[in-house]
Amino acid sequence: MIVSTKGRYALRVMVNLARHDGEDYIPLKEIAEQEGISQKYLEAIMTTLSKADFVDAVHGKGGGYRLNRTPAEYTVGSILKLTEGGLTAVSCTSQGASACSRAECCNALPMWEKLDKMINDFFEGITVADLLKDSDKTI
Amino acid sequence: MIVSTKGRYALRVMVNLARHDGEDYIPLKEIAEQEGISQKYLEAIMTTLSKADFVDAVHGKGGGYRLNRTPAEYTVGSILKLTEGGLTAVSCTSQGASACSRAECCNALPMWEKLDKMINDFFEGITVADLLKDSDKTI
DNA sequence: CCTATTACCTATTGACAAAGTAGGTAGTGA
DNA sequence: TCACTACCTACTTTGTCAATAGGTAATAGG
Repeated sequence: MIVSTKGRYALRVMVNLARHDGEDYIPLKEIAEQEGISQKYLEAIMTTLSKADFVDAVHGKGGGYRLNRTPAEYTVGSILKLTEGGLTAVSCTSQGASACSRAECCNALPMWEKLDKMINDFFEGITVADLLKDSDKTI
Repeated sequence: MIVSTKGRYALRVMVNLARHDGEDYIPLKEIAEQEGISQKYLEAIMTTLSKADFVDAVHGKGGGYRLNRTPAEYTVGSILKLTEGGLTAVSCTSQGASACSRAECCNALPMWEKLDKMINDFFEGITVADLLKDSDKTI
C-alpha cells in the first residue's frame, strides 16, 4: 500500500476545507464528524499539516483550521509526501533505507526509479481544486 | 510500499533463471546463494511460482527449477501480481477490502483508479527479457 | 531397495509500522 | 474566568512482513 489512511485522510480534510473556502475557521471536531474519522487520530494529521504551513490554525472559541492558499495551489503530491513521509513504491529507492548492496548490478533498479518518477509526476499533476471539481461533476 | 521483498525476490529469481535459459534445472540452494536470499524464505516464493505454472519444478538429484517459456513471455506485472497478491496502491481499490462506505461520493476514487491503471500498464509493459537486457547494457 | 538430493508443506517467531486511544497542556475569544 | 480549541506525549492494539524451524513427498543414482 503506497498511500495509507494518514495520507488519504489528509486529502479528504483538505478537500473538505476547500469547500469552505474563504470562510471562517473550521474546528477539527466538525471535520472529523463530517468525514467519519476518529477525532483523536485526525489531530495528529492536522498538526502535521499546520506545522508545514499548509493550513492556518487558531486556538480557542471560533478557532479551527483554514486553508492558506487557493485549492489549486495544493498538489496532491505535496500533501501525500508530507503526511506519508515520501511516496516511493519500493524500499530500494527510498533514501531513508540503507543503500542496497546490489544497487550497482541490480537490473531492476532503473525500473523502480522510472516508476517512482511516474507516480510522482502523476500526483504532482493533480491539485485539490481538481478533486473538488470531480466531486461536483459526479454530483 | 507497493512491492515487498516477496515480489522483488521473485523478479530476481526469474531473471536469474532467464540467464540459464534452456539449461538444466537449477536447484533452489544455488539460486539463494547467488542472490543472497534466505533459502527457506525463497522456498515459499518458488512454490508460489511453481503452482502458478510460471516455472517447472523437478524433485530429486539433478532437479530444481527452470523457466517455462521465453523470458519475453513473462511480464513483470504478472509476476508481481502473483507474488504480491495484487498491485493496488490504495486499499480503497483492492477488491479484497470491504467496500468503502464513501465510495459513492468519494472525490478521490477516480484518481486512485487512474493510478492503479497506470501502474498496471507500466508493469505489464516490461518483461523479464527487458530486465535482462538492461543488465547487459550496464555491464 | 537404499540413500542422498531436492521440492513441498505446516507452523511459529520477531520486528515493525499502521491505526487508533487516552489524558493532559497551552493558547484564545466571550 | 470559563468554555472552547489546538497541541503534545505516551500507550495499546492489530496486523503484516520477513524469516526460521522441522518435517514430508518425490526422484535419480548406486
